[in-house]
Amino acid sequence: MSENEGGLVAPTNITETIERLDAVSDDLPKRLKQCATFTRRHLHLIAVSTVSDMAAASGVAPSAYIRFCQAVGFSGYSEMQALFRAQYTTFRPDYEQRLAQLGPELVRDSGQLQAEFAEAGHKSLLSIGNSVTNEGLARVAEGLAQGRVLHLLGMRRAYAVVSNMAYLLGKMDVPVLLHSGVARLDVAPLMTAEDSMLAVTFAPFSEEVIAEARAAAERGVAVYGLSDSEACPLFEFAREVLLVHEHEVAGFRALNASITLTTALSVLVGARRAEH
Amino acid sequence: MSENEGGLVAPTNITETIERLDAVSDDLPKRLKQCATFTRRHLHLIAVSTVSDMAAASGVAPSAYIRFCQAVGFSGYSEMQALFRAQYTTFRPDYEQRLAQLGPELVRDSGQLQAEFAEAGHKSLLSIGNSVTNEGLARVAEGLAQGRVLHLLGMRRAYAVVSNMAYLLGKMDVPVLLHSGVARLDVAPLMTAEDSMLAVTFAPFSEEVIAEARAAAERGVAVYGLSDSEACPLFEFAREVLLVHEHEVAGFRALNASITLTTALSVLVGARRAEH
DNA sequence: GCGCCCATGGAACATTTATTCCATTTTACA
DNA sequence: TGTAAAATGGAATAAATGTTCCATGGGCGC
Repeated sequence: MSENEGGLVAPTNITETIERLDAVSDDLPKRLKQCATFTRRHLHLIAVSTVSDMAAASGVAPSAYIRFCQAVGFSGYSEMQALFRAQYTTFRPDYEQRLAQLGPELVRDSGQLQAEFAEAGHKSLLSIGNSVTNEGLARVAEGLAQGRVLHLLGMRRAYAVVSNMAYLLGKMDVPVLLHSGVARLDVAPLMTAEDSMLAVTFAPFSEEVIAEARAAAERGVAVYGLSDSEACPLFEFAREVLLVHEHEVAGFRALNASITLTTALSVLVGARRAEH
Repeated sequence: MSENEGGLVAPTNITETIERLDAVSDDLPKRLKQCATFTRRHLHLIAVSTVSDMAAASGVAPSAYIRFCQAVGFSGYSEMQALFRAQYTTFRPDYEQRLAQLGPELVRDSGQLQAEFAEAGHKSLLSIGNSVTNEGLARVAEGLAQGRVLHLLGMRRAYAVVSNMAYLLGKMDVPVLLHSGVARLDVAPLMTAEDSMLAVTFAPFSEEVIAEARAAAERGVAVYGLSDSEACPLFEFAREVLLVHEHEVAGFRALNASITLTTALSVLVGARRAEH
């Protein structure tokens, strides 16, 4: 255990492992260098793979991979894997502890807060399937893709959602106009009956977004909506409104469902534009 | 293999697993419910833990944990673990191959695409727990909260992330400055050594963001980072860089992990500012 | 309060995974 | 081109991990 390969001592953390990898890989025989190259680029696989997996992926025999681990300073594969698994498990927040402090102490324990938001995220993602139908999503994508220019409208919490869409659609060469409202421009003249619009607003609904979307609808723009409540005024005039539900943590909501749904929507619109 | 516990069939992906978990956990005996509760909140541990680990963490005997796996529909622990390990290894299929399968049929079926993004979202959320440590997150929150003004920097794909943070922090009365780059202003004069900054950039890294963050660091601003790659230049000068991994669908990534982590981070910063 | 059924934990068993050993091949150098 | 040393792959062995079985105990209905 203490002696392997010239008294080399085992790395004690990931950083050291990477450094060691870089240090030794140059003067390693062919097969072991293959291991080093692959491993360096796929460090994250170690924690979840068997030696055979890593060996096969590196294109060498399992025994060779173990020799590689030893050349790096470990006693074998198990020791190296333990190091990579430790980072996942050492900060395992105790379970009873979590339940005890459901309250405002939540914000003291950063790991726990993070875990709560991840949990809320999972729930939000699950809820998309319950509130958005296949056909509804397809109709919205089709309708938005028909427009000459696609107008994106959203403020406050919804702004991140539409700006993300603007980025994605722009990358796919879809003509988009992100209504930022920055300079309070009157954008009405920019919209024609050939255009389409996606308006995003969450409760409590933004007056400006509703007003601008309504004005657009009155000009003949094909207006679609995204919201988190059936009470949303967009239902009054939009051709279709998609609903999502974001679960909250301590009164705050992340945007998992909205971002995920609109990312999928963007890809669908981009694909349809490409076809036409 | 085909028959276990009332003809239950094994979940085939993470989404299904979560749903099944929620569905069955109510009418599970005491010990198995412990497993369900713990597992539901620590899904990311499955890939890197043994049955004994999970059993111990849940407070039950290994055999009980296996019965739990079977109650959920798997043949045993191994099958369940394989599902969670697959998420790390399925995207091994080479790069070129992935580009080829830009799935024309994927984009036709809107429901399918939506489901794919939801599944990728679940995986991304799980990976936060694996790449961000409790302490790292706490240090970044503390560092950012110390600043007189909090500067937020991010473009392209990262812009939605920082604009969401700007909204959340603003709501909590934290003085933030969102560097939009809109007017190509020279923002350097606005930054002092009492300030803090969060720079967000994903591969391939934005030159402007790196340059501006570096300039800020040189002026003495406490610069922290968020990225998706260990090769990120922010590591060269930032005090600490958080890493997330967003799983992709047909070459596109939603922002689940980034949005969730930064939402938690915003709440932490807000809470710390309120204390001071 | 009695007996039955189900849940539980530990021990035995089976399987998978890691490691070592050795025969064979390759490489380096004279 | 011959020889020694190093590297390699596969087979044998050791260790660990997963799964099943069964005796025990506790809860619930009768």
